[in-house]
Amino acid sequence: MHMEIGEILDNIYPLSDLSKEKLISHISEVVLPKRHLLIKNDRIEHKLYFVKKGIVRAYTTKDDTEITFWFGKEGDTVVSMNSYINQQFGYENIELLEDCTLYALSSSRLQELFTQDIEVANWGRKFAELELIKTESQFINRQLRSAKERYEELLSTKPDLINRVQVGHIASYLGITPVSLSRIRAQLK
Amino acid sequence: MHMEIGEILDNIYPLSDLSKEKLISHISEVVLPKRHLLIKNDRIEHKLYFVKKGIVRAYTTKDDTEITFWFGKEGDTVVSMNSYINQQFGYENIELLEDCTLYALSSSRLQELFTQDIEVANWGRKFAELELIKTESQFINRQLRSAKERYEELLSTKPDLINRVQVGHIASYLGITPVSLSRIRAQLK
DNA sequence: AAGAAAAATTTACAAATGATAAGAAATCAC
DNA sequence: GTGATTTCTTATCATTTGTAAATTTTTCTT
Repeated sequence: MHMEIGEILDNIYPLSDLSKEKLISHISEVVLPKRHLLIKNDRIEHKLYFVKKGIVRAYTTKDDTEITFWFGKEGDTVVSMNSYINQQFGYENIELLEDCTLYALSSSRLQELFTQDIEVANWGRKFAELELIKTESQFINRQLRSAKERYEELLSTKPDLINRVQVGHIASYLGITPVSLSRIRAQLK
Repeated sequence: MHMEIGEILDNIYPLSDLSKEKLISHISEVVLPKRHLLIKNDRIEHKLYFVKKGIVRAYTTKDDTEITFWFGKEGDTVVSMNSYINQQFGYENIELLEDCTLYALSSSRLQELFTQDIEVANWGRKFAELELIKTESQFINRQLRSAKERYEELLSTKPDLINRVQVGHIASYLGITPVSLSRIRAQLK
């Protein structure tokens, strides 16, 4: 299972053929292996990526522990938000959890298009809006539910994620330790 | 202390006089009292607001407790994100914590301008991007730090907030109970 | 200014989660 | 396929945070 770039772009905000072509002409395909560190938090990232095939995670480090706060799979957009938005170092590292095929787009090319093409500008708006809604509901969900409830919800809404990603990453995504998640999983048996 | 609408708009994304005028021509000023419920989660909100003067909070309810997840003060934009982005019921209630003066803008007028004026489209993009960065770092901060650290950080970065808002709201914003926050405050004396 | 109402604090106890360590299971590398 | 490495689970104990109730403090109303 994989996703074509045209479909990925349209799912964010439907574009005319012309504007879509403008975007796609600046996009190239890259294949990278599992464990590759695509984005590092100590440098400015000059590209955006779209996942054609595979799954990735974004994490920050606190002391020696890694905290995963986002997963991206087929159809998702992979960006270092602080690089993309503020042209500053990001807080996130992004690691490939499977061999991946990605579409890559130069951030500065995209910025140019924002000022030239109103459809692309609205595509960029919609992209940020959709990410915002997702982040905000994830944040509220965190506040509203216990770790156990959050895990059960993840089980029912994203069962594929649980299968493709190792438990430790799921745990930190849920905001708990792997030990704690093991307890929860044992309870549910 | 209060903020003029032109400055608020420019702080998000600098606009030409022409585009700024297009926006401002659709904006009107409203004065509303403390405790007024500006936005309710059981209806679609058709306006955006900008805070000229005052402070507000967004909250959701879990069983009988209210969970505050956002504060907005002078210069901030007040929107029901799910209404604004998806034209659906929001998850948030927004309550005025002081007598407020707000600038109101029709959401549908803004949507029209997005398709007509590329500057406004980019203004809308930047607005969503800035909110996204804020929400994302708030989310990561939650995962990274203990309640005590989060309170200390709030004390040093937003001391005015602590003074203007009652402790119970601060507690739920930090993701803890008022009792827990009292303990932390007692420790810091 | 006085009384009422709401909010904040304190205390005692319960529940959830974290830390550490040891063993079992799964995965990786050759 | 086998041994080595990593990940997951289980158990124990410590810490943090929650819940409930009583008390103090602050704010609101008249």
